[in-house]
Amino acid sequence: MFGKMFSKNKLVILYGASLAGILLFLKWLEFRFVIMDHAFEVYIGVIALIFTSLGIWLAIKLSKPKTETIIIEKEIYISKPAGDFVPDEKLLLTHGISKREWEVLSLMSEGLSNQEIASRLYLSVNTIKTHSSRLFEKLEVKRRTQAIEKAKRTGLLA
Amino acid sequence: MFGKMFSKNKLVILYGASLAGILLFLKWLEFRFVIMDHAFEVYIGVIALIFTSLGIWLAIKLSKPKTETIIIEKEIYISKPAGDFVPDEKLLLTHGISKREWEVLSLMSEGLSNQEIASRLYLSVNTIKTHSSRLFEKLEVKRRTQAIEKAKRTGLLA
DNA sequence: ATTGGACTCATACTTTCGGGTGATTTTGAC
DNA sequence: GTCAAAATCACCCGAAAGTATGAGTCCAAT
Repeated sequence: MFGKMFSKNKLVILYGASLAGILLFLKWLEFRFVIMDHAFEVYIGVIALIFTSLGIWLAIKLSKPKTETIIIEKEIYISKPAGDFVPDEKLLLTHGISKREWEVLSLMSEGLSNQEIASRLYLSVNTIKTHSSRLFEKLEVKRRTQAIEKAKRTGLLA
Repeated sequence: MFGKMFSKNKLVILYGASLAGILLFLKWLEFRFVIMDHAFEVYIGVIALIFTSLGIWLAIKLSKPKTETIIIEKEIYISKPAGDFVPDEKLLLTHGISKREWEVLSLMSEGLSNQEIASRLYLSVNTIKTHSSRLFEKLEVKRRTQAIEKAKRTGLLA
């Protein structure tokens, strides 16, 4: 705040000083040369140019920069604290679901396709299909989405 | 583009015109009055002031507005509140998800097929496909299972 | 009055899913 | 060692899901 004020005062002082300096220069010119008829227009022109540029310079220096604030919202998802959800052995048994089948179910619930699950588990897609088929039978559902829904509802998945 | 160029040319013309005009005015003054000894300094001062303000005006008109860009990264933590079936309007807005799309998403998460969703909402299967497609785009996912997963993780669904 | 978004539906096409069937190999229990 | 369950994989086929594109209606904001 004070820095800026000082800066502005400084500019005003500079402005005054340069004005005085130029006047002196002109006075000196008056002594040295006779003002010729057509030199006067040139004279005015030079002064005009000088002060125009001075004005431009002042304006640039004094103008406040417009501040544009851009807020970028960065989404951060909170990962579930239950990182490794251990399958409840008893729950698995009640449905007769095997470990491998539960693994497939788990990856299914993460939104992976059969192909992706196969790659993840180093198996063939056909195997995943077999597992998922049996899984659906045991869960008495017809689709993977239903399987996920039922699994979560019954506590089979987190 | 051409508008701006024209504007600048116009300013230059105005500038030259005013300069010429002032010179004429001074010539006229020369005829009317004898230039007094001390009037000269005042004279110069007036010219200086006029052209300084002209310069300032020019600078303001011609200079691109200074923009100072401040980028603030705001981190938004998204957790999923337990309970409410009601879609959080704000959350929907952040992804640009429409009400209808959310309905489809909701029924999806219950394990319904597109046909079942269509029947439930008295719509055509194609419409459901359109909604789900747009939904997947907005959620940046490729499958319904992923959509469900992301929706639950981000609190879009209970 | 025009524009734009949301919603609706359609057609055509590709990909994935799921069912059905059968087969081989591991593995653990008896 | 035998035997059953689990796990692995294959092929086919129909159904469902998803993509791409276009288009018509409605409604609200300009």
